Amino acid sequence: MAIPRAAKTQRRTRIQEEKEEQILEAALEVFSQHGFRGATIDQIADVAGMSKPNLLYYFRTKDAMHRALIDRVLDTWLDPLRAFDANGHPHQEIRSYIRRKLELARDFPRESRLFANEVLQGAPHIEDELKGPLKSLVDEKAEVIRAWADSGKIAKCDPYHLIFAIWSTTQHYADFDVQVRAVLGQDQAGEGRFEDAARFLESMFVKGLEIHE
Amino acid sequence: MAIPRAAKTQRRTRIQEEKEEQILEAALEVFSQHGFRGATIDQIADVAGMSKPNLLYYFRTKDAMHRALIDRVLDTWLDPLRAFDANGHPHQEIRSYIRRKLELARDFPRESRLFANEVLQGAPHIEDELKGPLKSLVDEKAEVIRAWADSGKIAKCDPYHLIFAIWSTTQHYADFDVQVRAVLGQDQAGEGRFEDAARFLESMFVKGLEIHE
DNA sequence: CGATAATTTGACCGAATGGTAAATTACAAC
DNA sequence: GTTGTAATTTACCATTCGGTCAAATTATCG
Repeated sequence: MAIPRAAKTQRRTRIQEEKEEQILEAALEVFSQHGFRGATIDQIADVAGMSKPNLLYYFRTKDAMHRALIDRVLDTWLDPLRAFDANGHPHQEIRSYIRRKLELARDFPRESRLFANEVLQGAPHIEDELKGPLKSLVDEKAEVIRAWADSGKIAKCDPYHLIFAIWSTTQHYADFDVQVRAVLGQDQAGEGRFEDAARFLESMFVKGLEIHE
Repeated sequence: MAIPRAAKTQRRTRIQEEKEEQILEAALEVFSQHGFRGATIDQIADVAGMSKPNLLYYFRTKDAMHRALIDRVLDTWLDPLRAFDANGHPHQEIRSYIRRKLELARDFPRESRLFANEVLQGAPHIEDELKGPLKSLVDEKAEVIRAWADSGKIAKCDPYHLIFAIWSTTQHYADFDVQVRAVLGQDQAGEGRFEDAARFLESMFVKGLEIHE
């Protein structure tokens, strides 16, 4: 994939490697800020520091760029959930999962917003991924959580909604960053909010899942 | 505001009332789906069932439409937080707040997505509202929560992050509806997910805020 | 009714949009 | 260095975009 205009050669040069990297970086910047329809090729070309036709030499359409970007990012994005270990200590696994998701939100906010934009606008380009790989993975991990609940290791709860809650609370700090900053005020402007959030969320979820007689 | 092209008359006719209503309804539909930049006037005119120049007779620019829409919706959107009662029973107030926010997400998903799109894309049109009225309201209610915590009525916690957590978890069901549906599968397609979510969230937050010896 | 103001429309404009064609330049292998 | 291919640019095209204008149509009111 990402085959240049003349679709004859296999990826050879380091120059292709570099340019495609540049382009996807720029595309991430622009798509994550404006969504698919709001983003323009000219803008991406501008950010990437190359002419529009040159960019279109590497990705033939806006759609192709977006798809390549989604494909590349989706895997990384699901890593924390994959790392969720059925053999680990339940509360510790939940805690780690929250922390990892929060780290993603802090370190890769654009990736988070890329997905948020896409899903928010009806996920026209990734419906299959949602109903396929994503659902499968969630189903699998939900089963783990359910087993923990059934065996009395954590409180009984709906595992799907638990996962949704962890997703939403952590991604909030990437997707709604502007709002979070506005509400906290500039005195709280530093990155401390991520530590505060981690403390709050970990304790809230762990307490929420504790079993008291 | 919303003065027609010939800015001479005060709002007189019911026809203005009706048309502006039609337009804002259509604008909500389109803006909430594509964000500001992704939305087009033609599309809105189409959904509203009138010609583009006719629409522009009532709102002179795309910006004016968007602003009018935001203004109208923002108040409603903050109602649940305003209803948060300092004199109420803490756990019951939290519970009610969650429920009301969840009802908004269920009954007004487009309004939720309108804001989500706007904030996600950097809130270029509502920065003032965020830093002004929104921050003030949150500051006020955060103080209430802090007082509850200090007087031992609920567990000690960061009130701001608690509010963020309630916002994000509830709005998730509107903003990420497609994803939620995809993950839950069509067997869970009915509106039951809102009841499940309510049960889960209320119990999670209430337990998370309980004080055990 | 008639007049006056409000509403609606079709034609249109300049700029931006996604994308193309062809020609030119850089580059790697021999 | 020659040659073939990869990379880049200039000029361009059709469509869509936000928005205007003047004319036509319709409502309102005395």
